[in-house]
Amino acid sequence: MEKMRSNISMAVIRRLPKYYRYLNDLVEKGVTRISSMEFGRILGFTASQIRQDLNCFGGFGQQGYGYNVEELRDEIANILGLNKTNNAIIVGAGNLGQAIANYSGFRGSGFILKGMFDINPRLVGISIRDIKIMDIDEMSEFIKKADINVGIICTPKEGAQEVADRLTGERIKAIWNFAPTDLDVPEDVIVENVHLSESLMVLAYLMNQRENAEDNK
Amino acid sequence: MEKMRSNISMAVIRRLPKYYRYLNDLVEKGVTRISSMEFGRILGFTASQIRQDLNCFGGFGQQGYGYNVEELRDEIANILGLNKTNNAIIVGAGNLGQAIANYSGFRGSGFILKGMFDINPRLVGISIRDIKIMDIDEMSEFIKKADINVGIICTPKEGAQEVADRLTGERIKAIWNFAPTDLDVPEDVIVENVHLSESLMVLAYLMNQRENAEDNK
DNA sequence: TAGATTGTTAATCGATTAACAATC
DNA sequence: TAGATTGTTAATCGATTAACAATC
Repeated sequence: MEKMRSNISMAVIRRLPKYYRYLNDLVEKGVTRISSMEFGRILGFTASQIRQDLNCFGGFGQQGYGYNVEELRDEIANILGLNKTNNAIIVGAGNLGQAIANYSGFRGSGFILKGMFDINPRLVGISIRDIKIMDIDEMSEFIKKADINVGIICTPKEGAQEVADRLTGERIKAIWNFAPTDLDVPEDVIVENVHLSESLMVLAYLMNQRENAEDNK
Repeated sequence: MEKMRSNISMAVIRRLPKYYRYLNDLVEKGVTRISSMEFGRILGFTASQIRQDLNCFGGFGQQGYGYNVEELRDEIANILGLNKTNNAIIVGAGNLGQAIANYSGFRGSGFILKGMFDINPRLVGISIRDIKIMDIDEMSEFIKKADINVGIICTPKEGAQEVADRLTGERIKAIWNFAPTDLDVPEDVIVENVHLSESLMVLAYLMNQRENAEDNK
């Protein structure tokens, strides 16, 4: 990486995975070079935005040519840290936890699922994709033993903060939170929320708006 | 609703569910009134932002008093359209589809799951929470018969666009998309994406950044 | 070399924050 | 009435877009 500004805005960061996804598609299609203008057309972004975004991390293009698709893809993978591996556990092995355990997207992001935990004795002992569900009381020891640095919380909202406390107590670095609540964690712990209910409410809002707009026609 | 601007920014809209969630918590705790300053402290927003946001939809507060918690909660529920019901189907009844089918958050958002569809004959016939999984060829007829207006796509990315085409062909109003791809739909169809892989990559990025920052200490 | 397209600076636009008069 | 706090306008900040010199 040629240069590396430290304060990249989250707006830019949240666009990176989309760049990565589309670059992968282009590589698969055999496209070798692309201009910011053409890439913008595909993504629905302005060419300006793409050039600004990429230049937060370095000059990956070449004047008069554009960007080498495969090279840019690999650069972004590197920026996203997809080449680094992170060991993860899922806490809460209900329906959602099990679905996440089966989630094939782990592969491509460098995350490796090492264990699952639950308080429900009926789930403890079951295996999902060769990952055994353990009792939550074994969690602290397991985190140390298996060098876990990511916790994925798939519990109901009631248990989520306590789980987060236990995870951060074991010096876990990041939490991927599916519980419908905001977690209170030490400032050096990263939390990425997936709030399904909020996404669904936004959908409800947009549908409701659309309907109201039609009524006023 | 006293007034109703038509062009509310998505930034505001995506904060509404969070307001709603915290107001619900406050109602449960028995808090009857709250000032924008105190509410901001709880949410981590500025008081200014809260007042600006709420005033997009109307003057729900009272000078010298603040906001009535329960009243404001109900107003926001109304703005979000949570009182309206929407009939939904899930397309793709694998692990994620089944987890979503079991998702309890439907209740509170006015969405009612009416059916599930898959192409896998081994899944067709199975019931999840009293919802039978049907063959995808029965989908079009079912949408008409059961008055479905929301499709939830839980297929792999390969099948997603074709499913979207079929759904929009049946005049569905909105799609909640879990497939890791962007859908091409008519402009009057609402799409709300839940891109798990993008969320996970952002987490990877933040962990990677944190690590690099520590190395430079 | 001429044409194309980047990297980067400047201009614009939109969102957030601050300030304060209105008013409960 | 005096104090509190809103609703709303103005100021600031940040993100996006436009423009263009640099350069492949």
